[in-house]
Amino acid sequence: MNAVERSELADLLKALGEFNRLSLVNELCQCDTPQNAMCLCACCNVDSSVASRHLKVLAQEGVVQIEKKGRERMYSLNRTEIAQKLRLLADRIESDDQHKQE
Amino acid sequence: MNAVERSELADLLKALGEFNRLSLVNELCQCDTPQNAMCLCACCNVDSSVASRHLKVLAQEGVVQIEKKGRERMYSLNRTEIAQKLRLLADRIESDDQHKQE
DNA sequence: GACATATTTGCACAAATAAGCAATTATTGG
DNA sequence: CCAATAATTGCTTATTTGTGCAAATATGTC
Repeated sequence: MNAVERSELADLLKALGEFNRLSLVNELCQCDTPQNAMCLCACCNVDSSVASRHLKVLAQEGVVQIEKKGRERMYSLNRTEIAQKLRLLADRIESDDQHKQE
Repeated sequence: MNAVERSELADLLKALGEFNRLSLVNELCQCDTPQNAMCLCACCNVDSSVASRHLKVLAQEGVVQIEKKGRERMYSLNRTEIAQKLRLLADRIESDDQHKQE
């Protein structure tokens, strides 16, 4: 893993590694339809501006997808993409392939 | 995922979500034997005190294991444990099981 | 015991981060 | 056009975080 990859991965993990943001992700996990920010800020008990900023961070890291719908923004998880990145890291951490010995 | 689980998972992801800490983890990934802090601080080009603190964070989150050996502390990854937690999150994010519909 | 090496801790500082409120923008519907 | 709703942005504040230096601690070696 080179420095750029590490930096990008660290950014993703940092985005997920904040309680309220992870709560938003968890909420979206349980929804099969996109949710608007109002709904999401309810699940965290935070001001809408706070939810807005957290969702922006999640969007920047590709965790969520935004779909404009009237005056609302509908958010949904990029499930497969994020799951894949997490699994890739898990594989890297677990595998002994890199030092081929034993 | 309840609040406690979310909080703990967020702490783990936060521990991994910092460039130098992820670099330490990456370094340990490639080692099949435990490494001391000197070796690890070299890979990040940071002061030993900085490496010490980062390793402490990683240890607190169960990412690394410490083994005292003389005046050194030998660090190694808790590979399977961390990989498992990451995969669990990946599964949660990806799976539609939670809303059983479709 | 004196000295070298490995690690941790205290301290200070700068930068990043999360939060809430108020104001602003965008869009819908009467 | 006006009012209501959704979301974002500017601002401020408090807290956390990462960093490096210097000092302290721990341990092995001569």
